[in-house]
Parts: sequence; C-alpha cells; structure tokens
Amino acid sequence: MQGWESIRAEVLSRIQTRLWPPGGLIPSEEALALEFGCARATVNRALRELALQGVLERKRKAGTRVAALPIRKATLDITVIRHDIASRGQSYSFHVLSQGLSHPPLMVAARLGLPERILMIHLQTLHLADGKPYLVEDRWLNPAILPDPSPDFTRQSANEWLVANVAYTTGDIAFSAEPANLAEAAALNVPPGTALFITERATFAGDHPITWVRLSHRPGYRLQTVL
Amino acid sequence: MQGWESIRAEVLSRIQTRLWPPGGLIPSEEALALEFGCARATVNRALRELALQGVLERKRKAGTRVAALPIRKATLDITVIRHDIASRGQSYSFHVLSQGLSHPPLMVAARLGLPERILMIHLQTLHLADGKPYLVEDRWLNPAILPDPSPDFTRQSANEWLVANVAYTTGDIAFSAEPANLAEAAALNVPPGTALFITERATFAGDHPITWVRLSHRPGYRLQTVL
DNA sequence: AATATTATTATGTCTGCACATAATAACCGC
DNA sequence: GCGGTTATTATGTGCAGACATAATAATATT
Repeated sequence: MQGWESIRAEVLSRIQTRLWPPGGLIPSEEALALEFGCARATVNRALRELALQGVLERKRKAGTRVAALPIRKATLDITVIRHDIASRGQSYSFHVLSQGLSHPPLMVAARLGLPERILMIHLQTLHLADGKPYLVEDRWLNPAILPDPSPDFTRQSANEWLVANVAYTTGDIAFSAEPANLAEAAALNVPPGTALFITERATFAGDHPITWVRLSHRPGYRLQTVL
Repeated sequence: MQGWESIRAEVLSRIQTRLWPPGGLIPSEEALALEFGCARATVNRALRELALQGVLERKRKAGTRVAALPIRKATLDITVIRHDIASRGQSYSFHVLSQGLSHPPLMVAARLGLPERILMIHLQTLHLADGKPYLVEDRWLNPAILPDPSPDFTRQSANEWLVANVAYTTGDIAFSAEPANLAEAAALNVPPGTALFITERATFAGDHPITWVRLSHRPGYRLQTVL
C-alpha cells in the first residue's frame, strides 16, 4: 500500500463492502493516517478526491461520512467541433449558410443579459463530417468583442476563432431534444419534426457577454461519457 | 494575495489577458512560488486545479503550457430521480407499469456483457412530477445481485433501492434525442414520434453487471449545467 | 551518423509540522 | 431549563524539504 490513489481505492472498497455503510461516519484523517502509516496530508488528498466525486461528504468538525444518496458526477468534454469529428476518424469541413447583422430573438438577448434591440452578428454554419451534415450551428455574437476588421468566419469557423482569441471563463450549457424546424431540416437534410439533439450555450468573459450558440445535431448523435 | 485560490485566479487572469498566450509555456512552479512568495506546493495546487479544468496542460520535464484548444469540462450531477424533481419544488410519485422476467434485447445484453439468452428482471416505471408524467424508466436488472425475497419495487423505486443497496463504482452514460415509440408516447401522453430526451446508462460494480436503464424524458426537459 | 547511455529538469507526490476555520459540545450564569 | 459564551475537534490550508518519475537534452559509444 503506497500513494494516495491506493488509499482512495481502499476507502472505496470499504464503502462498497459496506464496512462503512452509506450515511455513516468514517474514521478521522488522523486515525486513517495512523492506520495506513502515512501522513495526514496523504489521507486528505484521497478523501478530498472522493468528496469531489460525490462519494463522501465532508464537514469541518463534523467529520467525513459516506454519502447516503451519492450524487455521481459525470464530466463531459466540451471541445471544438473539428476535434469532435476528427476524433471519430472523419474528415471535417464547414460551410457558412448565412451571415449578417440583426436583432437577436428575445430569448438570446435575455440569456446574455443584453438589450433586445441591440444589433448582433448572426451566423449560421453547417458542419460536415466526411462531407455529410453533422450539425447546424446557430450563433449570435456580441460585436463589441470583435476586432475592427472583423475576422473572416468563412475561413476560420467562429467556434475556433473564439477559443483562440477570447479566453472565456464562465458560461452555461443546456442539452435538450427538439423537433427539427424548417431551417434545421433543410440544412441537415432530414424531414421537419425529426428528433434532434440540441446543445445551447451562453458564454461570458467575466460579466461581458460573448456569444450564444445553439447546435442542432444530426439524428443518431449520442453524447457519451463514463461515470 | 494569499491562498491557492488567489493564485489560480491570478494565473487565469494572465491567460485571459494573453500575457501567457494559448500554447505558450508558463514559468515553472518554482519560479512562480518565488514570485508569489509561497511554497511550491501551493502553486502546484493551483496549477493542478487548472489542469483538471482543462485550462492548462502539464507534462513532467516539459513544463506547463496554456491549452491551445482548451477542452472545457462540464460536470453533470447524476442524482436520484426523486431528488431531481423535488429540487424543482414539485411533488414526486411513481407508478410501475410492468414488471417481469424476460430475455433482454441484444443491445442491452451486449452493453452489460451478458449472454443474450439470460433471464433478467424487466421493469417499466413512470415517474411523475406534481402528478404529471415526467419520464419513463425502462430498466433491466441482473437478478444475480438481488436478495432472495426480491425487494418490492412498487414500494421503493428500483432507482433508489439500487443506490441504497449497491454501491456501484463504474458505468457509462449517453444522452441522445429520439422519437417517442408507442409505449413511451402512451406513458407520457404525447403523440408517437415526439422528440424525447433520452438518457441511457449501464452500471457495474467492478466487472459485475448491475443494470441497464433508459430514461425517456417528457418534451421540454432540459439538462443544464455551468461550465 | 545512428544508437545507446547518462545527466538534467519540471512536475508528482510524500512527510511532518503548524495554524486557520467552522461546527459541535460543554459549560455557566441566570 | 434557557440562552449565550467558551472549549474542543476534524477538516482546510499552509510551509519547507525530500525523493520519485517521466521526458528531454547532452554525451558517449559503436
């Protein structure tokens, strides 16, 4: 037995075998350090990791207990679309469907905390994998963040220009299922009403709104991860 | 300036202001510890956190660099359905639609690594929020893990019995959009073909398969999180 | 020149020790 | 008893120093 990972494994196994039942207190860091013959910091590292995972619940003075209803945390990798497609071994390309300045829908302005009557850059892009439609991107960009000669989004996708030029910090993301509207249906070459997997994201740099984007994936798309 | 969190914040701001550009090397832990007037362990804690978040990429000897294409990690809380509904301030109830032993579909058996001709417990449950259909659960249970007098799943939902009685470790989860089939449409009281948000999960305790479950959410459901 | 060997270096982790902090338990005066 | 003050305790974080490890650079060998 050596290393904080082996301690984490040992603790996990004691939880699985119900030696330490759900909701029960486990020994203190100090006691465990003594038992495992290591420093308290090492035990701390192992327990902190398990708490982050949702397996343990820790409170000062109260001690550490096994989570009664463990809230498992699944982590999704949010990456650049090109990478997503390339990692499937497919070739990537994209095509700008439309581009222009207009007033965003109320919903978009609200999500970004912008006035409804502001002019924003509206971009619709089709992303293809092996030449076949993969997803439609519907993006609204805050013009305030763009350099004066606006970048050419037909060359570098807005997606990639942003990650390369605006190091954003916060944001939120939502997943849902929706029937394809006419534009999506046409772009993806599917009948209107087809069930599509939708990703919607709003990103900010600090309090500064950057962009709102909606990705409508082709039918059959699965977002997958391990627990 | 004090504490590893403030160091993380400072590093992040240097990345955002492009003082340390994407793809570029940042000073070594030792150098930063000297600059910030703290121990190397403190810098390490801050940088490790940022690397976990996907902002930095670290390699021994090679040093630490700002991720060129940062892979943001969104974490989803996978919780018990009752909690999910209760946290919305709605009342929870459920109703077992069907229950019995039968052979699982090929897909389910394959995902769990079980022979196709095995008999499994098949449960279909409707979960309701404020009395209205919220989602349909289609679950296949490995009978090998159940105690001899099988628990009464009409009293305690299989979902909760499992988290309380089987401390699972691994598993995978997938999200997709699919048109409602006849059974789902009937249970959720929507027209067949309606776009539904689907969650599919396979869970194992070690190598031991436990259960496979498919959750079909009512239209309008959104899975949301922060980045 | 190509390959194998040996430094070198930055991160990864561990150890003891210390103090800070938050939550609980014990106490005490009324 | 009751309410407020004061220990007590487990976790959270910090420090300085040490060795381990992996990846690279430099060197020696064939």
